[in-house]
Amino acid sequence: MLKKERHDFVMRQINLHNRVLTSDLVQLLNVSEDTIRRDLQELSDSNQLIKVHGGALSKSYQSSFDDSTVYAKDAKISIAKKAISLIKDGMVVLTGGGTTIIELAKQLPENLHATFFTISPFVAIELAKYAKIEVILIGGLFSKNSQVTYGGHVINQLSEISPDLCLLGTSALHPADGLTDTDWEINQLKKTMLNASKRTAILCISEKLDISLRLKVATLENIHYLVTELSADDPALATYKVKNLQIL
Amino acid sequence: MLKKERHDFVMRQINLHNRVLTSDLVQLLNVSEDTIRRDLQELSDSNQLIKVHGGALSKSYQSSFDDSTVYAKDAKISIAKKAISLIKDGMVVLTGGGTTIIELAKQLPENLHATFFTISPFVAIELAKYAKIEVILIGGLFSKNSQVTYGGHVINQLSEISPDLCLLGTSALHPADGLTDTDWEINQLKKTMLNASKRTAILCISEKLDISLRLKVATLENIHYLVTELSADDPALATYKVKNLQIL
DNA sequence: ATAAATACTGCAAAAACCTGCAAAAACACG
DNA sequence: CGTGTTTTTGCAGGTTTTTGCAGTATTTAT
Repeated sequence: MLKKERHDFVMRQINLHNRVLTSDLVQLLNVSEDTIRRDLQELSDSNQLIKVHGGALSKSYQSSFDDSTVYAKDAKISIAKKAISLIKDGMVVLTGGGTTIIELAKQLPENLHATFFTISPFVAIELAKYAKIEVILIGGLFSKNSQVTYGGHVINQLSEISPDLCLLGTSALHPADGLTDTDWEINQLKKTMLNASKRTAILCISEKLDISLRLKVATLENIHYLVTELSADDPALATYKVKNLQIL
Repeated sequence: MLKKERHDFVMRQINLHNRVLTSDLVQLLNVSEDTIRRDLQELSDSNQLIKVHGGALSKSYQSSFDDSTVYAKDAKISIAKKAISLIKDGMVVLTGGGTTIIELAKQLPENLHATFFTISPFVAIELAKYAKIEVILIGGLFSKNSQVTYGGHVINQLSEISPDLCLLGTSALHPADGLTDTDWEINQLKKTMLNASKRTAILCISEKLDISLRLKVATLENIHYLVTELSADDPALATYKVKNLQIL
């Protein structure tokens, strides 16, 4: 096997599992330990992974636990303010989770009279602070990763409601591939939320634009509003100017 | 598992719970006590945590005493510890809301393997920090006062489960009148929770004893465990020594 | 005060690493 | 095609890191 092929194999393993053990690679690739070590050394030198005693780790793996402060808070507040203009008195709104939506919940006008369904306990807690908002927390299995409720029970309940507007945070948005995600369950959930709602707004910080992940949630055509912190005529948004999709 | 991964795991636990026990890490990571101790030593040397007898603490924990505002916190922690002894591996537990229950959720052993149903988003969020606990958040209308879900939808879902143990905080407890409350909806809710569960534990700070409110939830006979911060033979508890009611 | 839990120290085996070297393979070019 | 050069690979050996264990000291709890 060629060196380049080995390198690709290693990187695939890393992308898949976030890590790789030297001993495993020796077995899988059928070469000596020294060869693997040299491979990892080279990939580490070219900055593609992080070499550690016993194997290597994905570079992105590092940043898993430094989310103490909300990232890009200002941008998220600006997004929230724009999105709030979509919410009118008397509306029934369905929301997902995520920091952007929580920020939106904090910025709502005090006299808004509306009904909110949400799958995020954090959002529910924020919304409960408003006297005139009725909050319904959709129950089910609680996801440790996404911090929202999910699973069959949630899907069932979603099928029984018909909100005027659905507000969703974003993992990734792409002109051709639309809204995509990585987690199967969350993917199903978002699809159902979109289908249940009359209109849909995607809240998307600009750096999540032009990225495409593995699982498809919706095409641009299925989305009604795209809300970013950029102004509507920003060139970065040019490729998203599709019929029916209103950018604000 | 790679050392770096262990270190990350430890830091994640610390960020989540503000503390970590050596013995828990031994179980969770499946390595010897010495290894954990050396890991903690290294993380302490690199100034990432504070090592103490029995485990380690978050560095920020020291300064961030913002949750010290919880009233009678020590008593509630002591209640929580006693109540936790009722929870065994594999159990299905149903909990209400309130600061006592939240405190309990924070004090659970790291390696507990159990299923928790709860009507409190706060409790759900705390429970989600444990790797081996499955959390089901029961959904419905969200009460602005009690900060729990309630209403017909919650009652319906409660009728479909049959937990081994129900943990309830207390508004008031009285030797003759039993468990009482003021809010009609919450009253209905608690009744349903008690009926659904095989056994029931009431978590009650001593100053809520000998008080009676307007709406009756349950008699002492319908309760299996009474947990207070007092020792079981405290004279204040003498009037609660009823057949079937175990005091701890 | 005494028992249990936790920590520390030194040690030894195993695992992983590194360096230099030489055989083998791939390559370059007249 | 042949020959010199470079690259790749495995190996031998010595070094470092990691880990668990045993024995002893210290802390905590009752």
